[in-house]
Amino acid sequence: MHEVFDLMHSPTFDRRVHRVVALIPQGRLSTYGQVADWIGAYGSARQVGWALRLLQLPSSIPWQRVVNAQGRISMSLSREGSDWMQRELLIAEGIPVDLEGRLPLKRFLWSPDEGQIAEMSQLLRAL
DNA sequence: CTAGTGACGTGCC
DNA sequence: GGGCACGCCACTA
Repeated sequence: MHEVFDLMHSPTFDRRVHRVVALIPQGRLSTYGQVADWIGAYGSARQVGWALRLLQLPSSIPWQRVVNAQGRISMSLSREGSDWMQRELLIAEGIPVDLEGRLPLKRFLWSPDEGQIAEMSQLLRAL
């Protein structure tokens, strides 16, 4: 649909990302692509990563619960340590992460139920 | 305008 | 599973 294009260029894109990420339960995980889907921006996984990068750390938003679809924390020097911080935060939540950033995604992957889907659209409409 | 660069995802080998 | 090519899209030089 063409509306997706509008959302990707929306100045509220970042806030939308932050709002829905805030709904991911403690001890559970989601992926960049999944978050993009939630805000109606299918195909914009990269921009979700960009939006999370804008957060000032530490943040009350559980950014650490978003990992890539390969079941790994995206490790990169450009993150200047936030990748390792993410690893520590997830381990603290009870999710095992090895030194390569690999984690059991399928076991902890979270998907919103009907009510939470509704909550998301409600919350996005307010933007 | 073009080219390079990512906190990405999927498909193929 | 690992590695790679491609498609993706905003941002920056």
